[in-house]
Parts: sequence; structure tokens; C-alpha cells
Amino acid sequence: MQKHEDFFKNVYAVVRLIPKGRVTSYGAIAKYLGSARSSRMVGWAMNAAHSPKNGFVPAHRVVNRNGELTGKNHFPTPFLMKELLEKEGIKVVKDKIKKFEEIYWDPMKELEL
DNA sequence: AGTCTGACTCTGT
DNA sequence: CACAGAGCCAGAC
Repeated sequence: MQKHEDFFKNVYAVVRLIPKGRVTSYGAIAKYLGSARSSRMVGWAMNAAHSPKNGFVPAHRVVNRNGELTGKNHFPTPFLMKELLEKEGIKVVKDKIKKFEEIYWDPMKELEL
């Protein structure tokens, strides 16, 4: 039996598993957790991710399916997300990740459960 | 308790 | 290729 709280918790757990220098999408996480159409909830979870209660969550490694930094405006500063990504060697141009398909990390495949 | 909104995504026109 | 509508569901008001 899963409570919505667990969904959030699972989201954070998966996000924390994203390797440095890799990224994934909201939809991929939602799908991995069994709710392919609940990608919005993943984003919602990210919205609360900064809470000290959840510890560190690399939300900057989660983008939309086009590799765009759609959530950058929810960071302390709009440019922080880009900075964090480039710090990990990810090229970001115009809020869009370069070679997105190459660094894309799909929990469905990588975790292979 | 009803309505609105959103860090998404898919499908149709 | 762009834009619109729908599905999704928890949280804010």
C-alpha cells in the first residue's frame, strides 16, 4: 500500500540515483514509479525537494522530455540550474541540454527492475 | 468542498 | 512545425 508521501519519497530516491553528469525527465521518473501520466506530480515533488526534510536532491538533473531546463525558475536563482549542470560537464545552451540523448539516464533501463 | 493551477506529456488538427 | 485540448492528481485558496 503506497501513500502519496511514498510517491514523493520515491521520486527523491530515484533522482538521487541519477549519476553525475547524466539527466533524466519527469516523465521517465513517473513511468518508473508506475504512473506514466503523473509527470506533473514529479515536478510537484521537485517543488518541495528543497525542503531540509528531504535532504539533498539533485533536481537540476531532471528536465522535461526535450532536455529543456523548464524548472530553472524554481531554483533560488534561474541560472543556478544551468551552473550546476555545466559544473558536471553538461553543456547547456539557451536553457536546453546539448547531446541530451547521449547523457539521458532512463531509470527504466539503468535500474532495470 | 469546489475550483484552479502546475518543474509534464501525448495526441490531434 | 505550432498550437490546443485532454489526462494526470496533489496542494493551495
